Amino acid sequence: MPERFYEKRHFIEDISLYFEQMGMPRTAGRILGVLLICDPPEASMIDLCEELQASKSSVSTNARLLDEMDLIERVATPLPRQICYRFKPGGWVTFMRMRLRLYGSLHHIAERGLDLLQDADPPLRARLQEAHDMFSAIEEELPLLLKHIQEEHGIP
Amino acid sequence: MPERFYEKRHFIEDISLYFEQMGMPRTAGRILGVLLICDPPEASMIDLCEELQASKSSVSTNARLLDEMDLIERVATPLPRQICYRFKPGGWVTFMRMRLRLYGSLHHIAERGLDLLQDADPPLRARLQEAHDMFSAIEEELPLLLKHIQEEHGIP
DNA sequence: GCTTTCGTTCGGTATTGACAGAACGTTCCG
DNA sequence: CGGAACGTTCTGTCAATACCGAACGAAAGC
Repeated sequence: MPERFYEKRHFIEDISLYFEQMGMPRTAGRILGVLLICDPPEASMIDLCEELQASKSSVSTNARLLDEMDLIERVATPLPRQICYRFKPGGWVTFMRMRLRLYGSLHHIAERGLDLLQDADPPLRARLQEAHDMFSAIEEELPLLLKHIQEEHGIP
Repeated sequence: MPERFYEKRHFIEDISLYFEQMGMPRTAGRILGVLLICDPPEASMIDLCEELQASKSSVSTNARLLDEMDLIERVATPLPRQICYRFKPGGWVTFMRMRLRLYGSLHHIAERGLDLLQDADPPLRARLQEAHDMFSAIEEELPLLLKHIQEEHGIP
């Protein structure tokens, strides 16, 4: 049993809970948790199954989910017939971009709401105008912020 | 039946779906949707029950949730024994601040992960260093952005 | 070429949580 | 005071979904 075993499990569980808050399955969060602290940085599906005490099917499904989200990626492995995953460099930027698109959609919804209230008094429209201004500002500024961070740290 | 009936229902459903993505109950999102486009801008619980065809209990519970999140607020009403809600000015800023706290928590989790890898090589730490840098930057910059937007639009 | 070992997909199961109905407490009116 | 209207809370029910086991398909070694 590796040292710091319990601490690592706590970390994995923290990541899992966080991504559960973000609407993802627990197991997906746990896989990501492992791939964030494992040494070496890549892990096979069998490794993940053992580490998480989860079934093949669950690991397979959730790993594919993370792969499609571009948070992890498959890497070459000398082992035959085995698939290895690792955390994908730049994954956090990708993650934030995804969240960003969600906020952007609220921007559009607000616009549609303003259309519905186009004949109404400005005070009535203020509720949605506030949303529109806020989320278009975020939609505009946050990509710049992300790009800035990205360049500052040499993330691909 | 009021004009633009279907359009309003679509708007309400869009808001509902959006906040479902954010991890909130459907009914809470629908209440918020109504309070974003209703005229007058306040609605009693009975109004909401009728508009949404939902039970008193559901409306009561979810309105309280939105109230605790500071997205809506109770307002005075001439009607006896009735409670009126309206969208709370500045609610969107509050909303974004809440989301921000969530990202902040990831920043702290990343720090704990780095502690676990303190003896590891820098390449191994890069995964978490990227998260740490990204989310502390966001945690630092986004409040400024929010404050900027807030002042620019005179939101309380 | 047969067996073995992985990964994927499908169907069933258990758990979670959102909603409605019922009972309760409160406030206002007759 | 008694009754009615409104909001809250509690409990049961239903639906959604995350997980597992099993069957299937593919690829490598004997």
